[in-house]
Amino acid sequence: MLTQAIEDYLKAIYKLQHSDEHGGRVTTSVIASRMEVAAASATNMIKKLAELNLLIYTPYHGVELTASGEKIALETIRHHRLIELYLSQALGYSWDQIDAEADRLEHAISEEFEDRIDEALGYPTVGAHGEPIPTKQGQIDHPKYRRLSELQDGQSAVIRRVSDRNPQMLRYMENLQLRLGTRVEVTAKAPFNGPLQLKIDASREVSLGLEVAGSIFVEAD
Amino acid sequence: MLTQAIEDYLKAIYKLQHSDEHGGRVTTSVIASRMEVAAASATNMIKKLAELNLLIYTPYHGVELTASGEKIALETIRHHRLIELYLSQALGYSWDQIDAEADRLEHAISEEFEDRIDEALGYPTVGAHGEPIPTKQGQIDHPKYRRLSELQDGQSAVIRRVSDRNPQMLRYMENLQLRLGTRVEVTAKAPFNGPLQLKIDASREVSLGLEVAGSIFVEAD
DNA sequence: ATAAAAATTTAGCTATGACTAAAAATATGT
DNA sequence: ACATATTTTTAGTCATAGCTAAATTTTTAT
Repeated sequence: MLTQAIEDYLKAIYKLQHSDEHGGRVTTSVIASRMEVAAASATNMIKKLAELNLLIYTPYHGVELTASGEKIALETIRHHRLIELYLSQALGYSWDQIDAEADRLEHAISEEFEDRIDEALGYPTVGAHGEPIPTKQGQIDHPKYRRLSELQDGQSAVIRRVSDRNPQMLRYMENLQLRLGTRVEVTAKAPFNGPLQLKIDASREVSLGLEVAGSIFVEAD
Repeated sequence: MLTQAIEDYLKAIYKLQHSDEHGGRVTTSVIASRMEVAAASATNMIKKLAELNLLIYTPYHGVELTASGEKIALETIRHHRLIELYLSQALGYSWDQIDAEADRLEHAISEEFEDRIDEALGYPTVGAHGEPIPTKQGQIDHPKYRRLSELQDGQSAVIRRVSDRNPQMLRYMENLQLRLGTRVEVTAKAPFNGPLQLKIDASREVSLGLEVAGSIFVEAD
């Protein structure tokens, strides 16, 4: 059977493969760093996953998920995102709390549970932070949104996704009422990677650092 | 930290201590049988739990939970029963499905989750099968109900609790609409441990085997 | 009281998944 | 190109929690 650790690794590797940050090459150290384990531990697990035909392992050069590895990753991600959405919609959790809770629950729920919350949520296609939810059949599309930090002065856009990596940052965004669907307009950009001035919902103005702006993905007009 | 296995053993031992079936003496073999592990495995875990001061272990003679062992057991049981009730009330699960799901979820949820479903359920004191739900402070009372099988011919009573040990039996009870609060009357008792004749809700008549009747706890008039 | 049966513990093994330290391979800078 | 730095793998260890087989203790029956 699939252990929790296997699901966690496959999920992390899937996300790394589909992030633009590493040029598609998913190496041992990147995996180890994301999983917060020693590199040697990651090597061990990678060898086991290769043994199980869940990924292709080229020693010293990285890994690539096989079809069955990707299937499991997507099932795990689907669980995670459905649970996150349920926690926020049905139980009133805030943005910054749902990831940690879902990380534990995603391994504990049955297909029955998955189906029931899917139904209760009205068969959603987008998660609480705007991420696409894979279908039960493992289909997923990756809409390419721009980072708020890349917008030019004067551009207006709608928030479509936020990074869920940093709970503190999520709480900060929530405090600023930067939510999915919120309209934002860049009214000024400070030079030398300085903060940008943002008009939120055509009313409030805030100054936003580039790190936060880079964690917000928008659809520009 | 507390592993899932530790919580599971403590929960099982607590329940065994408070069941009338073993005369209060909770031995290795009883624990092993309940946990569905080999006796040697139970011995190992018992020694570890004793080491952690969660129970008092008299080799060859059995165990008794300490205050801290009981506290953990009751927290785990509280989680389990709140989750069971939530699954049946909020997500429409049937009686026979909730135990297995809760067995996994009870170890994965946070205090936050516990509090939120407790609130969503209106701070219930009784679980889905009629078991008392321990308070957050670890208080619990054990109302003594009689088994339906012990009722005399002609006696009437209300169902207050059912055993959750056997999912198939739970499904059978549910089919017969034997629910918490349902009024039943014993209209006949066959001799030689034969079945009893039952009038449900003052309308339908069914014949019920002693094994099932012994798994239903009632409050007689 | 004691022999046989049953229950329990001990000893030793397995798998999972982490770790550190050392060795090996790859990448980088001049 | 080659020495050095970095990355990765190997080797060996640990904790958890299960297992079987053998030894020991307790219980039961005569």
